[in-house]
Amino acid sequence: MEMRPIRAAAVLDAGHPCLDCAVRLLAICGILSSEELRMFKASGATVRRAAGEAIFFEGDPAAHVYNLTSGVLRLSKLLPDGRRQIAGFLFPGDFLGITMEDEHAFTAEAITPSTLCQFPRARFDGFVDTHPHLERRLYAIAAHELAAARQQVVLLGRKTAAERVASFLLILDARRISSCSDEEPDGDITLPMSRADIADYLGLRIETISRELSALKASRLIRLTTTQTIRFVDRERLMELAEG
Amino acid sequence: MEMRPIRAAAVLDAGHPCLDCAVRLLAICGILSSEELRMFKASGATVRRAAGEAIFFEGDPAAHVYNLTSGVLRLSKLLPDGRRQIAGFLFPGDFLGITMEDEHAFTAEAITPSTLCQFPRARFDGFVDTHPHLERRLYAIAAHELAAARQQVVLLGRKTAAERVASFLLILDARRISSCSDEEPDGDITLPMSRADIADYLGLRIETISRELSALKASRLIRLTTTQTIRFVDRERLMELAEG
DNA sequence: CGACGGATTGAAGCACCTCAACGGGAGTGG
DNA sequence: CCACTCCCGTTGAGGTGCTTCAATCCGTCG
Repeated sequence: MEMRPIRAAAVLDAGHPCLDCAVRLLAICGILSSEELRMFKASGATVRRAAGEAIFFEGDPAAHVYNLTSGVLRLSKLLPDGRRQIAGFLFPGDFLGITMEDEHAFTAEAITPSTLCQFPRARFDGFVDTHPHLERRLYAIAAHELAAARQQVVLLGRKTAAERVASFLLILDARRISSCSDEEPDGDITLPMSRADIADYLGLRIETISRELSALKASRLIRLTTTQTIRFVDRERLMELAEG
Repeated sequence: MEMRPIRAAAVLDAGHPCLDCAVRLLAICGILSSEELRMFKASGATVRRAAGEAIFFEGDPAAHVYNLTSGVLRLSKLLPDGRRQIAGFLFPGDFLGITMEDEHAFTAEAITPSTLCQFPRARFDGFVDTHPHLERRLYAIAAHELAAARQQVVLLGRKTAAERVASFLLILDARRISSCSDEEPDGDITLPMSRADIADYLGLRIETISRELSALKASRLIRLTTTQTIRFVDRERLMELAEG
């Protein structure tokens, strides 16, 4: 969440699909020269998932790493009795598969139809070994995700329902800007996920999300264009609310 | 939290204080040869803090990185109205200072009298640049902390008070084993932090911590030797409770 | 011994949850 | 093209888990 894009200068070249990749400069590949990119791509594959389909489940062996090129994913975990917590959403350009364990701790599922670049973990690690600047980039990504996870810890541990929803909208808005979506001309933000997903991300129930959104609307902080589209009316007050 | 120690073979040598460091094999230095260690140490300093003193505050420029050699720290954040959330506890061997930002996002304070190795960030980064295996180690540390933070997200988002307290005791116990404390002969675990710290870590109130500990004691899952010392009576059931 | 701060226990309150009914947009079939 | 249905979202009423407020206990230190 909220990870700022890390842009990197890269020598552009023609004749290779990765060079035209819309998210290349955001993604981990952005740091590679076109020569390196060619070698990198050689070990990768493209996978597609329809909305609702999983990329992997918690407990699955962590055999691959991925880079999301289009679509939105959720990272979730189930408790034995069915309670679900979403640890984060992934947007185009995001890297998927940071772990030191043999098994994935979270399930990754597509919220919208999605496309990913898939790399076998072993081969990816080997490539990283021979390209130290990739290692550094990976560290930077992990550090950003850690900061985002800790921010979510503060949200879940100490914020009220209203504060959580306000924070969520602002986080989503920050991601929208960095995720280079060329739609939404004048400041409308799209919620690609359902109320259930938002609830499981914020540690609340669906009904509470609905009520808090209605309350924000009633106090003229936001407007609900459609159920999935929101416009900020008073961003200042929204930020005040979000910080407690 | 809960980060497993990453042990690394290292050539031991005499005549350098770092080589005798009790936490060396746990810490980031464990990966260095004695030759590298000498260069590394040259840029570091030793700092001590009494219980309650801060190493840095949120918002301070992130000028240094640290390695904790003795004591226990807490990482916390305050909301404007005084609500506090603790994002994690640090034990001997832990690395402190993972961030890509210019400012610290959390306050670091000593819970017990503590000793740290301090390195200027710029010089540390330079040293890492010339030692790729250190970069890899840093990535591993960040990945472990990310896993721990996400586990805390699940705890805060979806677990009940009883489940949170049970989880906390098990996490603390896992850390005790890895943090090479030679005390506690027969399975007693020490709580170095106050009830207030536990509460702010688990997103609960002091009174709730107290009540849940009493309840665990009443159901014969634990025994409270002293306020700060706990013994597991039925670890199996405690683990079942912790997972929901 | 007396005082102080942290911990425990009790009683009442509130934020969010649970249960339930209703509404509306999208897809389907007549 | 409309009626039907299904699913998701919204709204309302009542319940509950944790909090809040308050009193007491207890270990430590002067």
